[in-house]
Amino acid sequence: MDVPLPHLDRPFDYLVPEALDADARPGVRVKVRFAGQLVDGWLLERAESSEHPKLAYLEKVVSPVPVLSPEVARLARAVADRYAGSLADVLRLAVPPRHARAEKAVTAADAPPSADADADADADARVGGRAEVDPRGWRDYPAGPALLRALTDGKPARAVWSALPGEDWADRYADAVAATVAGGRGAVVVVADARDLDRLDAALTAVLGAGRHVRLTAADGPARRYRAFLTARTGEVDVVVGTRAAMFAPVRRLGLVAIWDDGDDLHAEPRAPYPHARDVLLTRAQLGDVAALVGGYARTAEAQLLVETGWAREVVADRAVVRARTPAMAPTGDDPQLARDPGAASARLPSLAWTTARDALRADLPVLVQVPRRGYVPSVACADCRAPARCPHCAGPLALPSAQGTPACRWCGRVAAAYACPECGGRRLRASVTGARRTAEELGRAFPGVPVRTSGREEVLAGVPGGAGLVIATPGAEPVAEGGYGAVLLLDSWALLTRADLRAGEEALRRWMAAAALARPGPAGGRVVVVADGALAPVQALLRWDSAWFAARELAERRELGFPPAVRMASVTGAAEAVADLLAGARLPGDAEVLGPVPAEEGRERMLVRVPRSRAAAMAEALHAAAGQRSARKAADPVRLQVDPLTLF
DNA sequence: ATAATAACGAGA
DNA sequence: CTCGTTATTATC
Repeated sequence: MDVPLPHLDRPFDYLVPEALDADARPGVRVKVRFAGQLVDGWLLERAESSEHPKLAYLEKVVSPVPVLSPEVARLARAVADRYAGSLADVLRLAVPPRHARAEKAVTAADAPPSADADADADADARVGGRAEVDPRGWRDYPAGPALLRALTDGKPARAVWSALPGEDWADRYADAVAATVAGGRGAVVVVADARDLDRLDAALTAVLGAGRHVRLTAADGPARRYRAFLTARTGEVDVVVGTRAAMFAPVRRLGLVAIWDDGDDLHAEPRAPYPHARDVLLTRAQLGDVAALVGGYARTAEAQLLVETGWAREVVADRAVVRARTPAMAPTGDDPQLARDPGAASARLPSLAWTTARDALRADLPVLVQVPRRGYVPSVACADCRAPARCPHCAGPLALPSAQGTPACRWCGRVAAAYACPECGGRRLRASVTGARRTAEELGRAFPGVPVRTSGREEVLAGVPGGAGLVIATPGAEPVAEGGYGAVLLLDSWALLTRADLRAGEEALRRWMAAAALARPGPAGGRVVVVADGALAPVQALLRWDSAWFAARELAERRELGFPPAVRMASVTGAAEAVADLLAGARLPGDAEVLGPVPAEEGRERMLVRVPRSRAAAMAEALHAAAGQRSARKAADPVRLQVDPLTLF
């Protein structure tokens, strides 16, 4: 039943009228009369009889295409249970909205809809044979070739992969998919954004040829998305790659689920029940004897937990190989005043960063500069007393939109033309955070004659040519350089490290490694300068290219503090009375701790519930049931339940 | 939303 | 004790 009310989160029985008998197959969308009105629903299964005394008739079969596969139905139920959500909410994420024209096009193309799907699969497997996939791309990782073999043999191998710097991860994922396909099975691969998807798409086309896989992403629009979905559902292709919309993709004879860069917060679905792509895929692997590949340059605490519990094996390179591939790394203090080079001072660059960039440019190599903030001057302060400049109306942060601009509030947009500091009365402002645009402008002046490109939210560059040039990018938008960057500068690291977030260190390391991975190896002249204190653990991990060490440390710390993923947490957000009401009605496991309240949006309260991982299912069940009680008695003010919320405080 | 069902209280 | 009215609860 496509209603989001948690107390109606269960199947209901209906009679199938004679006229609908042929179309009413499991997996089709239906319309039924429920509580007097017509509602959408899913036909989950056909049965001979029902316990229920008086049944209504199915009103309509929306489309005879069984869009919900049995595997995805089971997965959706498991995901709903894990996240204390309703099946209907998960199905809304799992099955894209129907697009009639796209449906017509796809079902007309292959005449027999799906009954022959499994027979086809066997035929494919035979045609494809058991040709070994060339494991050479994985030879730098001692466990790599065995992983590919296991995939071809259809074994449910589970791997946590730490990619070497300079690694073409998309090619390696294409190898893994090809190995799976060679064994006659299908694959689902999820990446964080469109740029990663383009890269993987191209790599797969190169390895599998055109037409063996399909891309599934919400960004492609409803028609293309539904079309891609149907292509997979009908078994026309059995490899699906996409952004998190693809995590539920129906794939025939699924043999591998894979996720790249699982620390990227784009993998967290923002709609209820807020499932994370990594967890959905791992659940899928668990339910179906399917292999799993979790990879990234940096390792998350969650991936580390998979390794430490023995659920997955780590696939890493030997230290000697890591050393040979890693660019020369150096930390440097944030000391623009000490720079003797006038160019460095004008560009606010520590002298080491400046000379490193200069040397690379002289060697006719490109230089990547990672700046954590976009915009021109995203934050300004009083020039006299250094107090942050705040909007007189709403107390939001003031920013300079451009070189000539007057300061304006980033929250309410009001222009603060005649700003006077409330602390000291000063009227002059200075930059307290410098954005990517201004950094680009300054570096352009410091290195005259060198082309400067920017890559950020407005325009993301996929790649840049190999010659001398400056590339200013915000994290996640770093273009790949032909032949690799001669130098990578990681600026303003404090902006990443001082975030009051459980994952600040992990996130900083992830972003640095993603940028540093684009540099040439040390022996080929690649250098990385990180403007940060070299004693900090995330900086140490970067310098040694050892995110496994950092992830283990991070996980140990979270065990100590009782934070995820060492424990399971849920947050309950809403009006204070509503939150209290829900928690009062929840029959939580005995060892559950209720913490809070912690800060939430205006007028709302947020409480956290913490349980050992062994009690995770019981906690989710209890919270879902409590939400059901509330919705059954029509409690007005809504409460938001989130299991494993991305941010805790 | 709406119908059934349970709970309740007044009048016989 | 029964009938009519009102809260409660399930909704095939």
